Amino acid sequence: MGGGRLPCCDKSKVKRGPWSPSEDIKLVAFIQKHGHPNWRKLPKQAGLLRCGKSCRLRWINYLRPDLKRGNFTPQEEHSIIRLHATFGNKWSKIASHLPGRTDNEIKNVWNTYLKKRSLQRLKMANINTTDDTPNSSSSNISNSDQNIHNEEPANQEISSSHDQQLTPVIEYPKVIEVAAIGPIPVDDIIQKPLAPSASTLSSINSTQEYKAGSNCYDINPTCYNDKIINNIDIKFPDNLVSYSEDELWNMVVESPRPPINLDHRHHDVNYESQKSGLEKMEAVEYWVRLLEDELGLDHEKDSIANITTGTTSQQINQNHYQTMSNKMDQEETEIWCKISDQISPMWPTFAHSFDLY
DNA sequence: AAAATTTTCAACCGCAGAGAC
DNA sequence: AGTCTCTGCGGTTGAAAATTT
Repeated sequence: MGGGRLPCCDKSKVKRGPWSPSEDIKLVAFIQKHGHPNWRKLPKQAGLLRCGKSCRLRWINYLRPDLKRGNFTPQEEHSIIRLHATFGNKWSKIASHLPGRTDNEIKNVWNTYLKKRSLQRLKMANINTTDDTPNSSSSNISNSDQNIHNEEPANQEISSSHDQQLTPVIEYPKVIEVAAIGPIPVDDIIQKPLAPSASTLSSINSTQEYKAGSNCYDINPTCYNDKIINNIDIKFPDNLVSYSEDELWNMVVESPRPPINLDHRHHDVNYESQKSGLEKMEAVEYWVRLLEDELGLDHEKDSIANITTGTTSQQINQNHYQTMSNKMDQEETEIWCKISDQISPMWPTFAHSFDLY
């Protein structure tokens, strides 16, 4: 092909940089309704001034409903270190073993601090074994890699079963209620030890999963924190493209329902808030808070909460949120201490990575 | 308190492979 | 078989946030 590679889009005519909430909503709404049979055509069809690649990336790395959010757990970090030793920089391969995590996210975590930690650990292991093995450091690394490789399937099972045994069972609501935009029926929530890979789920095939005639996109099944959540249906108005930024934002703000992407902590706090019988008004604020977190709009917390509820109960809710958050941190730490105690003897090379928490 | 430095991570870029024609 | 288009992947960038000086 002469003349070099054709650009994927006219860069002078597309918007670049961070995505706005309204762009996110437009993209999610479009994909729910039509799927994404063709990324290149999608921006125009969805009314977005974005490159198709940019849309795809935004969906896969941020907007997919099956994404886990928040910090990586010690177990996940453990897995990344082991998987990286096995696969190298095959981020999508590694991501396929970590449900709800994206290759980009894993790559970032690795490059920011797991790489350093892994190297430190290998160094320590090298120092500790110098007396036993007169080999060079490279041979030590190879040995540990070999161990990791051999242990791979066994460890996978061990960690999964421990996870099942030690993670508190959370009763998720059958239907995630609330919403101005529409209901979110959660038809089925099934525990599954090894969920489908994130990368697999990222490639939603529209012909398979777009429910013809149902006017909504069926993400099925959606894996979430070792749970499978089927049939999350969110209905947006048909003429979404014609809505202004403010209208779209108000549409969401006025809706007292959980955001599209819920991490396990959000689920748990939401559940707790129901259990403790928080008043609906507080629930509204709670939902707004979650959505703000989701869209990174912390700075608007006060104004939006007040607009939405017209009250000052935000402080109460803030305290509740903080309490629940602390509770979850504490519970999570306890769980991982238990797991650490049981797993450490099996992974001598990396056993002490839990110490860093 | 301000400036400098480091860290984080969302987004971009270009290449390679698969599949359609 | 060759060409072209599209998607997915891994490396890289750079703005924002966090930390240090």
